[in-house]
Amino acid sequence: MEMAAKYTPQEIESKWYDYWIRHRFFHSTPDEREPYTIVIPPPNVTGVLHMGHMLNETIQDVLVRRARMQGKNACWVPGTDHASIATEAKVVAKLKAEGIDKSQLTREEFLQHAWAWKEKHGGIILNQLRKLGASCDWERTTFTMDPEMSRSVIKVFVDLYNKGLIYRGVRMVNWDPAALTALSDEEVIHTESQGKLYYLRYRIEGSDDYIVVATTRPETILGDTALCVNPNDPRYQHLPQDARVIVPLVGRSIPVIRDTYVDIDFGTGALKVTPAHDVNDYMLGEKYHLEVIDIFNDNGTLNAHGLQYEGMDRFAVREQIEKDLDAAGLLEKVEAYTNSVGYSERTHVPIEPKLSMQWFLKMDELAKPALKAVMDDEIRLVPAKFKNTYRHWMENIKDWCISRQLWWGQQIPAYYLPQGGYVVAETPEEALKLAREKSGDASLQLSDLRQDPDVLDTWFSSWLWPISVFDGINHPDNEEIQYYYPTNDLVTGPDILFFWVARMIMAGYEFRGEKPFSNVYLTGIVRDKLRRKMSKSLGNSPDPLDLIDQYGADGVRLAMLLSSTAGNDILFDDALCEQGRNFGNKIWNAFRLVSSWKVDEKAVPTQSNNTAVSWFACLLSKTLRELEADFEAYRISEALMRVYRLFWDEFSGWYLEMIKPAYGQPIDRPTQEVTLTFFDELLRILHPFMPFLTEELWQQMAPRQDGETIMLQEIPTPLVEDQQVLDRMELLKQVVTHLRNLRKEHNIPNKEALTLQVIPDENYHETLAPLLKKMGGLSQIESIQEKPSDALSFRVKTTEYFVPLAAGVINVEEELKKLKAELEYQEGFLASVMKKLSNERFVQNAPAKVVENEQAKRRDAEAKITAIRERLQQLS
RNA sequence: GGGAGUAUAGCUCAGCUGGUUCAGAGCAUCUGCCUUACAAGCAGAGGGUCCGGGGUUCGAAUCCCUGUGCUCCCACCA
Repeated sequence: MEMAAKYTPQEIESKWYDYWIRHRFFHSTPDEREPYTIVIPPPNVTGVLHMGHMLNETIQDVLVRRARMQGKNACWVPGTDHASIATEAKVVAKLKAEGIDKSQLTREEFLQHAWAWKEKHGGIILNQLRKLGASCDWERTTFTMDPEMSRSVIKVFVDLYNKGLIYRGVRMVNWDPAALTALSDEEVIHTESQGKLYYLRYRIEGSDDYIVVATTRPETILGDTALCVNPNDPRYQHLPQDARVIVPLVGRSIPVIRDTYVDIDFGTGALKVTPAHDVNDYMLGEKYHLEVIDIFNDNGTLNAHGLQYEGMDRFAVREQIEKDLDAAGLLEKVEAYTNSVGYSERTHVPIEPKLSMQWFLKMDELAKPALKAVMDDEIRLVPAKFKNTYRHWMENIKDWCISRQLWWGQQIPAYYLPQGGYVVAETPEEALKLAREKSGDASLQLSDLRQDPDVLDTWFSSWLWPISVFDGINHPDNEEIQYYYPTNDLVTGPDILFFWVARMIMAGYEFRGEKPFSNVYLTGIVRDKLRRKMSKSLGNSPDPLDLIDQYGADGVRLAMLLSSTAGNDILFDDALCEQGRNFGNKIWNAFRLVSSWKVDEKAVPTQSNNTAVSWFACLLSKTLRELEADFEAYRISEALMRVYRLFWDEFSGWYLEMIKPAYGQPIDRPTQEVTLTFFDELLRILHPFMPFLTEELWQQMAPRQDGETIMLQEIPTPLVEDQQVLDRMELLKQVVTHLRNLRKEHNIPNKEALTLQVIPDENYHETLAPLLKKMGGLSQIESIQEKPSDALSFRVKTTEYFVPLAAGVINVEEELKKLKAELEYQEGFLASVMKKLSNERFVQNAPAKVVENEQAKRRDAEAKITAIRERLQQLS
């Protein structure tokens, strides 16, 4: 069958993916082999694939496929995350568009809508992953709200509660007025923003004097319950101890309190205290038993405490109150001011500090083993620079607010008793039992109990992921968890190092007494080539599926891997996809060449073919060894580049040219066979990077049975390696390059065979002569002793080569010029070597090997200089 | 405000324990080629104050100090 000159990935990719699925090659069950496990960072169930996923999943697939080919029982568990806030927000928005308000629905009705949405949009992202070639065990696909998963979450909650690690309390939390829920500290993103600093006048009671207070949030004066100054501030010494001031516009009288918390140098040194709306003020309020006046509704509008502003949004009030204060003469001045404002990670609205009843998880004890594991490299972070960040966070960890005022998620298993108090249990039945015991009321019914309406933070389910996907919480001794846990590698972005990675580590030690994974590969962020983050609003994020259509999955995979070292951002450019596609085409055409040769069964390999074969065998071995080191260190893009160069430059550029028979001529059987072996090994090395093309060509190479696949072939291992063979070939390549140069400079066509003369020395190897003859387009190679006069010359290492040409072709002037330049360079080089060697301290202190090297350099340089000088003399 | 990282070719990055793998790779650029696998290609070439300044050392891209630029993380200064 004739192969097309251009490789078209679109024609084969889906075919092979279906083939792999049909034969269940991705499926894993425990057996006697060594396991290799990766759990996917579960994407949002309703999300769509973006470039960041492409990068992560490509890296995971490379690791998994390589492990599989190393004979390990590779298991890559896919799944999705219920992403409570994000998904609930989407469902609410969708319902709103349909004219349904969430508040009109019961919890059950709302959840029905949410599940319907999940059924419709969930899994799209997983299907997209298939296009990329991801070799996930789809039979294990898991969703964080699957019944068994939810059971695990509830079980863990009850367990932690019974251990006394979970508590309930009124705290100042980060309130998201759009999502109407509390957030954990990690879900708040602080951003510098331009604001104003307002100087407000608080009249001192019984006086006409004012105390001026600087604030960024004038609307919160409605909740002021004190004014605070530093007791050491000279400006306020004159005030009586029981001084009181009048809140502007509000008219409320509040006490002046004194606390060193106040920074004398900031603003006017006077601080208004609003315990309900600022974390620090809250602490002051506790300390001085101040009244707490909450002026906001949950959605950020003002409540009845907001007086005439009731019902208005907090930002509208800020504008209005500025005008009103000014009109009342209570606004001294307004300055521009830059401060840090917290925004919700999900809804992007400014966070409102708010007092509310929430559930918390104590973290300090959980953090200890998790910190130690990373510091001791029991869990390795790649790149290691993240260890610092990790340590800093773990050492300053705060309790985790785990409750969310949402419906989409696992409902907190706390049940309130009619007479007050609550019980925590895995099931309503158990809760009832506990409630009866607790209340001493045996007539209590399930309907008397009211379950806490809140759900758990999404991360409270995903922190169990490496355990729960193998059902290791519900059935801690089951075969799967015993076999697959701890998993091997985790690949994810550093942005969720704390959200997720750190918490999984804590959960691992808490619930399994063991780490959840051994290595964490942290990818960079995918940016555009101008270093801008890819985002929908900028429109600079290409649709991965379009790219796959255009360049093929293999091409896009290569694009993601080229120049993306761990932890470094990847600057994505379509040109990278082109490079990936071109490489596919290169492999395709190399295969076309190799498979087109006719074989002469009787022919014996030429010396030149033997030379080429033994050289490439060495080079392949050497590369394999280097690849092992690359993978060991997770230098994946480096590994790819190494294979890329091996295939393109060494195999296609040199080796195939070396053994390529003249047009229409056959090749000998042994050379053809070993070349196919090389090709086969190259395909296997390439397979983890470009699964589709390699499968296609591997299938074409030889007749294969249904059910055979390159996926399950072994990764080749390094065998022979002879540095001398490699070194000698490098010298030969240099000679060939010189010849090519010489042809180009003198316009000598490639077809015109040249004679090469050589003055042999220890750097010239007669055995390579036949190959040199072929590669240089030479008619003959003569060994000579005397330098010819009518020839061009060049030197490789210490050996001098000549190409005799007709007198007219050689431009003596040009030749002299080049020789002089070469001489100058060599003399400069020698001078630098001599400088070192004449330094006694260098000779004394440097290791013998280094000194020897310098002496060898000197000998080579001197030999070259002598040869050039002689040549110069001869020509002039 | 605290902490960390980073600076090498036009671009993106390697460069591990200081010394022949020390100045590299890929891409881009330039020059020739439609040479029978591949123009998505082949052959060849150019391109660097290893951020500035000091220091340690026989020897520094590499180690130390300092300045500058950039990036990230953490943090309740109104």
